[in-house]
Amino acid sequence: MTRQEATHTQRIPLNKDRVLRTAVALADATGIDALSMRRLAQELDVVPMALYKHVANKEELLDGMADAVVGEIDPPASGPDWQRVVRGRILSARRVLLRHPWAARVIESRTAPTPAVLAYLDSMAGSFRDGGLSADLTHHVMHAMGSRLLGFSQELFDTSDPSGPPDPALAAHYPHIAELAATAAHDEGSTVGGGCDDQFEFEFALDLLLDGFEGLRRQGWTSARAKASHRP
Amino acid sequence: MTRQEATHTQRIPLNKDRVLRTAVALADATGIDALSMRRLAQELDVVPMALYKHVANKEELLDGMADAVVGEIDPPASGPDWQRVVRGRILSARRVLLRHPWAARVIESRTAPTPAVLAYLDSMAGSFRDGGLSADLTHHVMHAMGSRLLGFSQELFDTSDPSGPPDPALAAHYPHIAELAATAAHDEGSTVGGGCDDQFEFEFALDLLLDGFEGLRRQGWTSARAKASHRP
DNA sequence: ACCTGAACACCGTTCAAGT
DNA sequence: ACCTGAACACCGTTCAAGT
Repeated sequence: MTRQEATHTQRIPLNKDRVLRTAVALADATGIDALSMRRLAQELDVVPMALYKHVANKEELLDGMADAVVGEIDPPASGPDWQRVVRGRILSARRVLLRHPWAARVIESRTAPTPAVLAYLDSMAGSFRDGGLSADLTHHVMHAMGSRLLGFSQELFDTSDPSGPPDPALAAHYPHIAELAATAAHDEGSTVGGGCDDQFEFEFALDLLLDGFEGLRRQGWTSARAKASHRP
Repeated sequence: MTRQEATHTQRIPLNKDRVLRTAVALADATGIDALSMRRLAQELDVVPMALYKHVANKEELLDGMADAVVGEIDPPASGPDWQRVVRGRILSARRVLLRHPWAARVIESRTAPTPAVLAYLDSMAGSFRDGGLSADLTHHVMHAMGSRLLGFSQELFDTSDPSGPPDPALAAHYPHIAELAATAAHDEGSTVGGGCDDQFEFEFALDLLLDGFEGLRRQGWTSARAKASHRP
């Protein structure tokens, strides 16, 4: 009996939710580049054109996948400490996006923010406002959380698998990177095979920014004042 | 006379550099999605297979394009104030990536960092080291500059063209975003048509992080100490 | 030895013919 | 009215036939 026949016997009616869930699972398993309408249809034991009853086109499929993933992020906890609330939410988002490595790129490729992304950002802004940050400061803070300062933001140096010994030619050409790699190698605190402790690095950046935000809040920061005294 | 004939009369021999420069120009003009090997060959008045003499495949073409763009970033200035040096370099990188809106996505999609990206990161790390940051602190700082805290990093709310009045339904569903949008609209400091002052937002995040780094440097920060006293 | 047309194995999507 | 096979206009890349 072929696989096709086997699945046919237990055929579930197609709906948008099942299309999206299967697409997410397929992208998790095979990567986003291998996700095609035809391949997805095959996975659902359906003729390719059947998908177009539930999504207008592939862009709408990707919109739906982005929303499905963002919907997995925990809602914000409540509590008096806004830094703690925001911190927990951000770390939840990080866990979700580590589960779906293709998702960040898909979300960033949407031309307009999707509803779940808007909801996520909205409640994030709400957490800052509840913490006593002014609307103005919250605005800047939200931008700061979304910016990529180097211009691109590949989570740098994918040293998770430093296959083989460090390349001596690389060390000669890029001495500072070699030095940083050396500090990472010494520092085998919590990771298994050497390389960087990505979780630590993430929290380092997060806490630095959150502390910076809190400092500004305490000063009663307003953008007019900051702009006036801005560096030339 | 067809365009093809016209170009044929002044045919320049194909080489890798010309392939890459044309590919960058084509991506600038038509977007990265419209860049295909076939379309690029047509632009160069060449049969598609001719490209494969100069790049092994499309991935290598994208590698070369990424490197060409990163190579446009100004070298670091020298000077006693490391914050000023780093700030200037980052703003140069920002200008470059604004000129090539497709480039950030292409750089992030490379599976291994390309030589120009490594050189850029290496000299950036060098600027921190020259400024007196320890190798260990420099390591964390480099990660912080490359991290995307929200999980994704679409430069948020593309409010550059808020076509039409704010959507009242949106305001009802996403009250905090609506509030932020309102503060942006009032604050027409330097942008023309309303919306966010993206340059200000970028520098806000940059300066906040740089000030945070400097604070840690002054404290003689070491990761061992920070890890020991880390929040639970 | 070099170059290149045709071909292959894919895409996303349209459309007309089938039920 | 709904469903779907064939077709269209693309891809990146292989390969064999041409010079």
